Amino acid sequence: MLKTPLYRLDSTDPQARACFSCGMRGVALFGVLGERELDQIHVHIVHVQRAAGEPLYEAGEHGDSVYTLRSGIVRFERVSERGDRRIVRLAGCGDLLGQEVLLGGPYSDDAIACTPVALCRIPAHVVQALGTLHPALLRELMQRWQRALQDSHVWVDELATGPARRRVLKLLLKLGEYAQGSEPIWLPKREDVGAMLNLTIETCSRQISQLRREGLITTKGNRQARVNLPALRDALRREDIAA
Amino acid sequence: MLKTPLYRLDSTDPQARACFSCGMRGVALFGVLGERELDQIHVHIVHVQRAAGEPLYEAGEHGDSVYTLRSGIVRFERVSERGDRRIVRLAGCGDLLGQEVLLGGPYSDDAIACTPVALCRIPAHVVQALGTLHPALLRELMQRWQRALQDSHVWVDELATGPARRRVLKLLLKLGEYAQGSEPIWLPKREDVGAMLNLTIETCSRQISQLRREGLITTKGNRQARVNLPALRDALRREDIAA
DNA sequence: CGAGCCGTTGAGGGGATTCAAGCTCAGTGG
DNA sequence: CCACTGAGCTTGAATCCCCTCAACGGCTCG
Repeated sequence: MLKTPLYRLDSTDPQARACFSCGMRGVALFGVLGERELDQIHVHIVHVQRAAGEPLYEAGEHGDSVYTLRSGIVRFERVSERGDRRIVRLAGCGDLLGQEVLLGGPYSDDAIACTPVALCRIPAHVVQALGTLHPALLRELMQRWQRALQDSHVWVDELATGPARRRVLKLLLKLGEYAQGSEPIWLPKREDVGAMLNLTIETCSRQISQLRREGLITTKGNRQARVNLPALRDALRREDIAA
Repeated sequence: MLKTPLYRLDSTDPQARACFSCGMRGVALFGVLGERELDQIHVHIVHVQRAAGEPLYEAGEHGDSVYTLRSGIVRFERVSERGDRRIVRLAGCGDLLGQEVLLGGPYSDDAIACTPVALCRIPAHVVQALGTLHPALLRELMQRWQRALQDSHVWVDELATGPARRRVLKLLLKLGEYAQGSEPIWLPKREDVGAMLNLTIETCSRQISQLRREGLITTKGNRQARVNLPALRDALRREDIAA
């Protein structure tokens, strides 16, 4: 991954300075571009924030912007034909949201903030224009599509199948990846855990309570948990050999 | 979708003529290109066939080619961490197989012929070279990635969740899409139905037998079935309102 | 013909759902 | 200060659906 700064240090434009202070420069979509192109971008970029639970956009909505996630967690939801809500993926730091609108269509999922989030909103036409000039950007976009496809498979093959206990263990481990350092991890409400793992809220509650009794996790309120990662991995391994 | 012929009619090259007779010209990857570029491609393309059950490539294998599926059905498999086989998607006529190798990585799934299949094998470097010259091709590629992502969601949200009866009904309807005209549809063996729907062989067998008793389908041997599509859709609707 | 693969069917058990009842906790207003 | 309220979480009991284990039948092929 390139370490090129997203925006020039000597700029006097306020948004440019804000962008420069952004920690995402290396990992974000525009990490592949040079300085010259970047100078022309920042004027189009708007910094956006959302509180936990607030929507970013909705499925079917005509989209004219993509988003780079700077901090927090965003979930992608969709409603199945049967009418039940499913969370199909999570986005974390550095992820690109809503890239499907670059092809001219609408957003394909609801995007909702799970925690307080900070994002950069980038007009689609900016990305499209840059893409025709810089094939490297298109390649980066394709990489991100491929990654989304991989994530999607992992999400359903590893999280939404198998015994309930295993699903919850895998989810907790995955949520650990989204947390920075040794901070307590974000714990979704049971209804959302159910929507991720395809379980009822009662089953989720039972499993989480069980893990708490076993001392593998300790909860701080309803939205935070401290996890014993090695123990969780151990428990997961025992699950898999038992089956 | 453009109707430009993939290859020129007046060519004397045998492969070019074979390619010209290809029914995929309009829907295939290169449908977006003009005639001039196409003249330079066909020399690199090899026509490939596989019998039912034969692998096309395997996950992890270093890939140097993508494939356009001309006829038949191909399945993508992967082995989960628990060691069980899952069929994550089907490819039909006109689909592009293995496009992930265009990014330099290995194939991400096993690709196996479900029926006798005919394909065009295209070296990755050809697509990559053309991509730098013709942004339209890159856009087409991104479209296909997005479509794969959509399909992937549908596959798991609609096929691998819910009651067993519903899953089988949805699968039969989907298999109907891959069949041409009113021909009998291809019926996978029970083990593969199980790998698609995340059910056991026995459960699949019971459900299919039940549908047969209800007269919604009639089987011809073990690999073919004739389906009553309206009745199936009706049965599916009844499932959904009951729940 | 026997071996092996595949599909079917039955009986029994287990794990998730369903239904239902409390519980905790924050917010509100008397 | 405290009762009231509602949302979210927990727990229990009964049910149901799918899995597991097992036996058997049809078919192909050596």
